Amino acid sequence: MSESASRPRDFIRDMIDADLASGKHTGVVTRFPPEPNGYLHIGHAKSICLNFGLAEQYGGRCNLRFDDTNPAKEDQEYVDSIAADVRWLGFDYGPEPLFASDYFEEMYQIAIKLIREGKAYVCDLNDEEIKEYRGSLKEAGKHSPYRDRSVEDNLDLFTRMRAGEFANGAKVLRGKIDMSASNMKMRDPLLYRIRHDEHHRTGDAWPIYPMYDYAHPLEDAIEGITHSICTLEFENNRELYDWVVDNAGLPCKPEQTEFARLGLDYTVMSKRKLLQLVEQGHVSGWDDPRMPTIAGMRRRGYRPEAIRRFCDMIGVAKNNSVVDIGKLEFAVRDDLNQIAPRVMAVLRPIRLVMSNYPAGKSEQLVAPYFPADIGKPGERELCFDRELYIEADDFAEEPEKGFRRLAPGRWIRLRYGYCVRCDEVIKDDAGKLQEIRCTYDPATLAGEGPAGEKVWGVIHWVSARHSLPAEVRIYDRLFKAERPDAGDNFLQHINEDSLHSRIARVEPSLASDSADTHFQFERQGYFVKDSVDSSSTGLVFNRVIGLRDSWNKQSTESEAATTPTAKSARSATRPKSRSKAEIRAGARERHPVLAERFARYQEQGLSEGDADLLSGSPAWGERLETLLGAGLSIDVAAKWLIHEQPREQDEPIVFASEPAEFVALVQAAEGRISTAAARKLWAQLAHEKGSAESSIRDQGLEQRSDDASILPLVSAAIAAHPDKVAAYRGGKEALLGFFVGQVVRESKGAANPEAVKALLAAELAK
RNA sequence: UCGGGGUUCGUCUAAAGGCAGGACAUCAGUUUUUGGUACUGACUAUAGAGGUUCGAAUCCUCUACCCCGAACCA
Repeated sequence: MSESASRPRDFIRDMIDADLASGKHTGVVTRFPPEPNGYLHIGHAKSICLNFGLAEQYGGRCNLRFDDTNPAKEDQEYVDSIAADVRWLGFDYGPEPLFASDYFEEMYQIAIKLIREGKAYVCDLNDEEIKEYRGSLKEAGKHSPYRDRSVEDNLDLFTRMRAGEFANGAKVLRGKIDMSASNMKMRDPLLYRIRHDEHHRTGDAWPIYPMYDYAHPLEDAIEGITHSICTLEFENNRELYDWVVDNAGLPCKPEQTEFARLGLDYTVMSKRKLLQLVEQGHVSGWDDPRMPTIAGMRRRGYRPEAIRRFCDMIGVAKNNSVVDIGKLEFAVRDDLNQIAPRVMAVLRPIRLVMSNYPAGKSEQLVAPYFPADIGKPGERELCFDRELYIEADDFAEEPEKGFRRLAPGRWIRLRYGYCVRCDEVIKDDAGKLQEIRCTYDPATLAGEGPAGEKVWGVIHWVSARHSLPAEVRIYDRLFKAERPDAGDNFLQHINEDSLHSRIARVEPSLASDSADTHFQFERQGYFVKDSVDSSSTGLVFNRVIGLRDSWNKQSTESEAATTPTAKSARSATRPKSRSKAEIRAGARERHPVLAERFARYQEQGLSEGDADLLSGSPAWGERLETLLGAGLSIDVAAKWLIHEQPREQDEPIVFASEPAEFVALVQAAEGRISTAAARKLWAQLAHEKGSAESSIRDQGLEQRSDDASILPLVSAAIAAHPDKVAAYRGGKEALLGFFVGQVVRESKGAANPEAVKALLAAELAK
């Protein structure tokens, strides 16, 4: 709890801090509740890092709980893969994960309790009828004809549902809440449905299964969850969540908080779309290295450290956001840079022969695994002999400007080896480059270049005779469009060219290194052996991610045109709901008293806007009249009311203190006390009975504006921040506000900010 | 009878009513036997309009735009 400085801050952690500080909670218990109906993806990783991270940070606990309440979709395969992925990411959920299905009996008993209390009923409407009775976004629903069944009948029917007497869909259990609620979730929600399905854990023990909105809050309450964190699309469900928690009769009262799910550009994230990619064969499986799944990223070679770092970098908030994929790539490179031994591999080999190097000779050169700036130990031997392979891209017969590699007549250094000069190129009949002939300089191994010659660059190489062939798979992004799911068919944006496989030549040491070593192929990128296809007889490497490349960049730019974010048909046709102004106008139409006020307030000098607000509902006008009656002028009363009066649901709360106190306060604000203090005091007096005069006295609000009493504070503030003083004098005038704030705070609000400002400006100018 | 959320550099994200900060990206430069790394610098933002205030990203009003909600899915 004390390492907060290095921890990411966000609104959820702020909330938990407040809950702990207020004593609302003494500890933190969270949960990650996947439904076992698909593989985990990077979006889940954000949630996992949040929930488990919170538990770690606050010394609490995070449960991995499978929300397995729909037997038709769920499967043990998914349970296993999800549990493995969470472990792999590095989080501890204890010896075994938890299952919602373990609470089925308890949930059933709570349903019986709800029925006994008249809060739930069995409904015989079929699905179309239920939908019809539910009404629409703009119209209230109507009561089910079965809503008023007796408790006895409900109990009997529900017991028989549980006993398996009824067919799928014949009956449901519904909460009896409010068919006219503006939140559709509250219109007598379904609690249980009949499903004669084999469940992956409970088998055929249950013919009825609880719905998410009923089951989830109970699962949380049963497990003693304090903070139930989910994504934004569940905001509408929160009211029902609270209803279930309040009526369950369980001691624990968890609360739901929503945050924005992760969006990543150039990828899709929904389970449905991912499943489609797998089933239609656009990828080789859930663990295809191009997939945004945890399994895919693992196989691709991303490490859990990188994924967690990425999750820390993106933060947690409520904005709908789409993160730049480059941020993930940065996290992956940054992680691998620290740990990947450097080796050499030639991806597109071209033969280089050193004419002056003896034919039978071979040297063992020693090369370190890490560059000096990484500073890690380790080295291996390299075979250097007459014939080598170098990268085809590292040679140009006619080099363009800025090309710092091999070309006819130029010297370059072979990494960890000698410098060579290109003397001639050998081509076949078709004019295709076959071989590069060079001269090597035996004096250049230690570090010196050839005497008097410019060395154009350093390139990597392998021995032609001693190097090994290896398949190398280069991945590009799966989609060409920045927002593949913006339109109606994400598949049209698939990048058909997202996988390149070729046979490379690698240094022999790679054959014997362990299967999960991440390498950097120098000047190329990071690579790891493919966990499925690589073997000692056939090496297969995946490119995890390329190195940053400021030379080749322009040629690898992907499709520039971003698909315009097609407005969903839904939101385009969605009618506007009434604004607050329209609601107020409507109120005036219905109530002549309000209309009369609207006219009168304007006659008395209020602006139309202020008059509108104060005549928009009865309560506003009543507060205003009260203040007027106590002797305030209408413009002053309106100003304070509109800006300072505390509200609940947009309605002003009832004055707790006598109207005369507000008048006294307003008078004091003429100069005796600061505006800021007056504003706080107004809220205070509105909330609880009090006296303006004694509050001013007790809280020491009396304002001081004489130079003599504020000069010491001003001088102290100036002395305490020499750097800011310098910046201010250097032209950063916004700092004046900073100093005013310092002085005012130091005086506990008593120093008159205007006087402070003037004095400060004078002192700072000296 | 519609309701619930949201809008700060290109992107993500910070700022008890008082310094608009950080990261990624981009562009320069330094170092470099990786066109890597590291380091330095530059760049660019409070959706719009009014108001309250000594002072507004933050409070009030209006407007605009985006997301979610009418599954016996979660």
